[in-house]
Amino acid sequence: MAKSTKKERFFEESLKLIHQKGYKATTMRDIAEKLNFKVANVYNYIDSKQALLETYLFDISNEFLDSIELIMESTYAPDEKLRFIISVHIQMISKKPYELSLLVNEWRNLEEPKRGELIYLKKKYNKKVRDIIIDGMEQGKFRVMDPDFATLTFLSSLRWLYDKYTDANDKNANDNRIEIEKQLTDFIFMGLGKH
Amino acid sequence: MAKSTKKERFFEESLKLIHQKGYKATTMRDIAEKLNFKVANVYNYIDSKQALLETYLFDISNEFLDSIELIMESTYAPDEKLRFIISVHIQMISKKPYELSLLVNEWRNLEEPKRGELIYLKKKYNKKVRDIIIDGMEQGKFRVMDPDFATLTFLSSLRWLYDKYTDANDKNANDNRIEIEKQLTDFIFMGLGKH
DNA sequence: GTCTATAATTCGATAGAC
DNA sequence: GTCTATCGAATTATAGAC
Repeated sequence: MAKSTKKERFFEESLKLIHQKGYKATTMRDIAEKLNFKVANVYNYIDSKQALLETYLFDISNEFLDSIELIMESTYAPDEKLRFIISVHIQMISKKPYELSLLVNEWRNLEEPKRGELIYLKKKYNKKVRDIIIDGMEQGKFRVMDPDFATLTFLSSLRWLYDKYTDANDKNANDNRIEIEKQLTDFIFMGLGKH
Repeated sequence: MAKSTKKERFFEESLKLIHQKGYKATTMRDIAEKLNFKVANVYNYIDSKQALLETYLFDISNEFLDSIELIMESTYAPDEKLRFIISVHIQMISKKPYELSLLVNEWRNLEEPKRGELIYLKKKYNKKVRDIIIDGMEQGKFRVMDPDFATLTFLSSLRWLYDKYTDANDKNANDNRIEIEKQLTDFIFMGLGKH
């Protein structure tokens, strides 16, 4: 059972609120009410609303980048690397679904220059995935198709899963993570069709 | 060359602004400035900011529902129905990318009861897709897998494309729509892998 | 349809006492 | 850390003249 300091609770509840209502729609007063104190106390934990958003977004982005760099440096074949990427996504989504939701939905509420920096990190990540897919095509592991198209469709197919883990009504959210990973991997490598 | 009345221009420019900045971040002043008039004139065209969002969201939702109902009523096989659904999505995305973007990103800014109504429409649509996929599995056209999982991954894989069409920098945005449809269909039915 | 003016509210953030 | 009080700016929307 994780001990939960006041600071940890602040960041947890703020995160959930922003996920639920959206960054712009979540007010400092909303956060204060959720934590049963007054607005002024919010600033005991953060410098500004923007800084709060930045924390969530850059933390999770850097986690993704760290993990994909480890995968890239490995000697696994491209198709195996892609399986690892799927695996990392599932782990991340089951561990930090709300942060993932913010990364997908709230990044454009960042102000410059932070917004530009995050877009850069996103592109950097996408480019690495793209390189793996191109490698896979050249080595005959993947069908030959437009690499950008393949990359974006691949990443997009992963992008609904955080909904499952942030939806309190989903009774299957605690399904065996290994089974979810298998279903997703099969979809991405084999598609819906029977062959 | 489409003639553009003032009212049409108002809805076009408002749509693009909301897509670009987000609903909450787009102010009536932003819209007014874009159209080179003062804030008060915005209310010549709409009753409220909420009503503006509702217009975009329900129009596009009903278009999707109308089209999938036609497909469901047809005697096509499940895999052919799914191809039609993909086709309809591509057509819609190339015709109304900004509306699609709003449907994906801004629906939760609707206030009740409209928000609940839109969620109902979304679920109704998803359920129809799910029924087609289940039919396809029973008829041996698709691999057997969890139907909810298949439905959500399928729909999610379509969900990035509006980016391509709203991105002014994408030189390939005007690629042959038929070719895009083929690439997407192949991905969904066959996946990335070689078999 | 366009404007000026302004009402009514809400927002992020700070000052300063306890 | 918690509170009260408040500032200054921004927001949606309306009234009414031209």
